[in-house]
Amino acid sequence: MQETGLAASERPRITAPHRELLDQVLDKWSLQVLEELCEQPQRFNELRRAIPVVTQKSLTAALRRLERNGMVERVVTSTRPLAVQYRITPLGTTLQELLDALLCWTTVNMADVERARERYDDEV
Amino acid sequence: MQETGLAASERPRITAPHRELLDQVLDKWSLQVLEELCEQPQRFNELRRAIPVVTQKSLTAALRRLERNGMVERVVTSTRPLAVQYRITPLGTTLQELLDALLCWTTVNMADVERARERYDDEV
DNA sequence: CGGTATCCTTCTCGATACTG
DNA sequence: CAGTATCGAGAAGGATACCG
Repeated sequence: MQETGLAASERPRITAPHRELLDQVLDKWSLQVLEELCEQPQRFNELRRAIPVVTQKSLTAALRRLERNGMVERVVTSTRPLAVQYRITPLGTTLQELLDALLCWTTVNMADVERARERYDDEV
Repeated sequence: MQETGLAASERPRITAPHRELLDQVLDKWSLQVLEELCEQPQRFNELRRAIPVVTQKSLTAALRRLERNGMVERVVTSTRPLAVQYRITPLGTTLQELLDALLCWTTVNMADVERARERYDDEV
């Protein structure tokens, strides 16, 4: 079958790698971590206190994922007891704009969405 | 410790309702459904074929969520057998820009992310 | 065609306890 | 302080069968 490029002008599609990256970076805890670290670098327990109510396990997982994807940096100071600081990377700050766009969208459209929900829930 | 309101100029935070809305609308299948319906209205089984490889259950769930949140419209024609068409709403199209922004971000930064992953995976 | 209902497996996530 | 390890409950999601 010879496709003649009729779909050439279509918008790009979400492929598996894109999807996977978004999943790693837009999940519940990661977004809140990014928000916090955009404000200022912070230590593990500072983040824990700042994000209500994340468990150690979930926070660790989110930080590792973000670190692996190059969004945050983990800086260890080998004092006693040891200090670990997390800070956002340049790559991470590019996510901040996206975060703002997401937040902006929800803010602008929340009222419409809520009306739609009421309509939907009523007619059931 | 007396906070003097120094955080007054801070960026808005993701609250639970915002978070919830994003979850309902940015999940794996919903994004692909929105992509499809942005191109053209489609019927249930058309969507099913267009999105590899979604199960009936997952597709139904995604469509119901999107419908409830006002992103897609379900149009039933009572023929025999009955025909159901799904189409994107004006509210749904506002999501399209966001989708583009997400896709653009992943496209631009994918290479950096992959380098970061390799670096991380190597040093373990 | 366009679904629902049910079962069953997988994965997530919190709670808890322990460590360098 | 900054985690790791382990367990169990619950939710997500696929496979299958059936219905108007």
